[in-house]
Amino acid sequence: MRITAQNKQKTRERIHRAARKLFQNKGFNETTTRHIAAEAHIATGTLFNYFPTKESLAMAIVSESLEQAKHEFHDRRNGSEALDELLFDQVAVSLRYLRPHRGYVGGVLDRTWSPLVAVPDSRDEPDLRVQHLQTVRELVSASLAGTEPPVITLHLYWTLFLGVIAYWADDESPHQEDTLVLLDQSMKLFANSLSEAADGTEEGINGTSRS
Amino acid sequence: MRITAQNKQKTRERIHRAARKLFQNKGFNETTTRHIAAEAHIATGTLFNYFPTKESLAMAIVSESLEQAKHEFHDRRNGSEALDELLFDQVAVSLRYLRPHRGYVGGVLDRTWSPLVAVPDSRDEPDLRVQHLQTVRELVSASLAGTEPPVITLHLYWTLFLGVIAYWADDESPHQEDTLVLLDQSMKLFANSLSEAADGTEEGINGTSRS
DNA sequence: TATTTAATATGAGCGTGCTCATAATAAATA
DNA sequence: TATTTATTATGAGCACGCTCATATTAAATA
Repeated sequence: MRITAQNKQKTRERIHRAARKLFQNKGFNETTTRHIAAEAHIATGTLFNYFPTKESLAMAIVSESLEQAKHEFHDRRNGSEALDELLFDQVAVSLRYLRPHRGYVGGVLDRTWSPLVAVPDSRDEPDLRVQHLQTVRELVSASLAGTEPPVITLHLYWTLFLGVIAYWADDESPHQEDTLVLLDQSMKLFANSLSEAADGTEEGINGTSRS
Repeated sequence: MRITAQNKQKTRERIHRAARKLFQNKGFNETTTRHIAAEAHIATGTLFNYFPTKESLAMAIVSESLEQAKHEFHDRRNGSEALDELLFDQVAVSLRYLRPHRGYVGGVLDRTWSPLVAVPDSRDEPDLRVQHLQTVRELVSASLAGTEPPVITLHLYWTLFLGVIAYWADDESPHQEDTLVLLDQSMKLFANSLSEAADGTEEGINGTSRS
C-alpha cells in the first residue's frame, strides 16, 4: 500500500478544495454533497468514505485555518501580557484566519460548535473545541499561579467565545472592528470573573453537588 | 366560518399535543413529522398548514411554557431587587417551566435560538428571543436610570443566557443546582459589565464605526 | 335546495444527507 | 504470472423535511 495511500491523500485534498470553493461561493446549506462530489470528480458515496458527514467536512476546512492561527499565536506570543490580552490575541488571530470563511462558518458552527451540542467523547483526534479549550486552560492556569480552572469556567469561556464568533459572522462594520470591541469586553469580563472567583465564594460548582 | 374555525383550533391542539408527547418520549431529531401527523390523525402535509417547519412546532411548545414563566415572574416580581437578582429570577423561573422539555430543547434551540442564527426581521408575532430581550431591556433600563442598553450589551446577555440553557440541558446534578450557580455567576457578570461600561470607555460600539 | 366560491386536507413526489450491497482495483501470495 | 485477499469506489436507494397540484369540504349565494 504505497501508491494507493498517495491517491487517497490526493482525493482527500480534491474534496477539500472543491468543498472550500463551493462553500465560499454558495454557502453551507446551499451546497449539496452531490455537487461537491461532482466538483471533485468522485461518486456521491465516495465523499463519505473520507468525511463522515457534510459538517465534518466543513469543520476540517475551518480546522485548517485555526491550526495556522494557533501557530502564529504561539510564535509571536508575548509572555508578559495579561490574561485578558492573551485571550484577546488568540481569538483575534483566529478570526483573521477564519476571514475567508466568514460567510458560512456561522451556519456550520451553529450546529457543531454550539455548547448546546453535547461534547463528543471521542478519544481520537480531539475536536476543535477541546483543542481550543486546552489552550485556554493552559493560559488561565499559567496566569493564576497554576490553579486548574473548574469546568464551569471553561464553559463560560466557550459561551463568550461563541458569542464573539456569532457577532463576527454578521458584523457589518467595515473590518469587523465592532467584533474586536465585543471581544475585548468579553475577555476582560472573563478574566475579571476569574480573579473574583479566586477570593470570592467558590462553593457548589466543583464537585460538591454532583451526585 | 364558525365551525371550521373551531375545528382548526382543535386540530392545532391535536398536533401540539402529539408533538409534545413524541418529543418528550423520543427527542426532537428522532421524532419524524410523519409520526407526529399520524399521532394527530392528519395527513403528513396537513401539519405544514399549521406550522411552517418542524422547528417552529417545537418552538410553539416551548413558547407556551415560557409564556407561563413570564407571567409568574411578573406577578411575584419584587421591584426592590438588584438587577442581577431580577435577571436571575427571570431565568430561574423559565428553567422551571421548561423542565418537562429539558431532554430535547437543547437540540432545538441549538438551531433556532443560537445567536449564530441571524435575527429574523418578521414584524408579525415577535419571536421568543425578541420577546425575552425586550423584558431584559426593560429591566436594565429601569435599573440604570432609564438608559437604553446598546445592542452589543443585549447580544452579550443573550450569549450568556444561551450558555446557561446549554449547561442546564446537560446538567446531571440532582436538580440542576449547578446550573443555578452558573446562572448566578453569569448574571452578576452581566450586571457588572453594565456598571463598568457606565463610567469606563464606551467608544466604538454604539455607532461610531458602523459605516 | 341547488350551485358557486373559498378554505382546508391530502399524499405522491422532490431534493436532501447519508447508507450499503456490489463492483472495481490494488496488494499479497502461490 | 496467475490467484487470492484486502481496500477503495460506486450509485441505487432510504428516510427525512417539506411542497404543491388536486380532492374534499364548508360557507356564501341564487
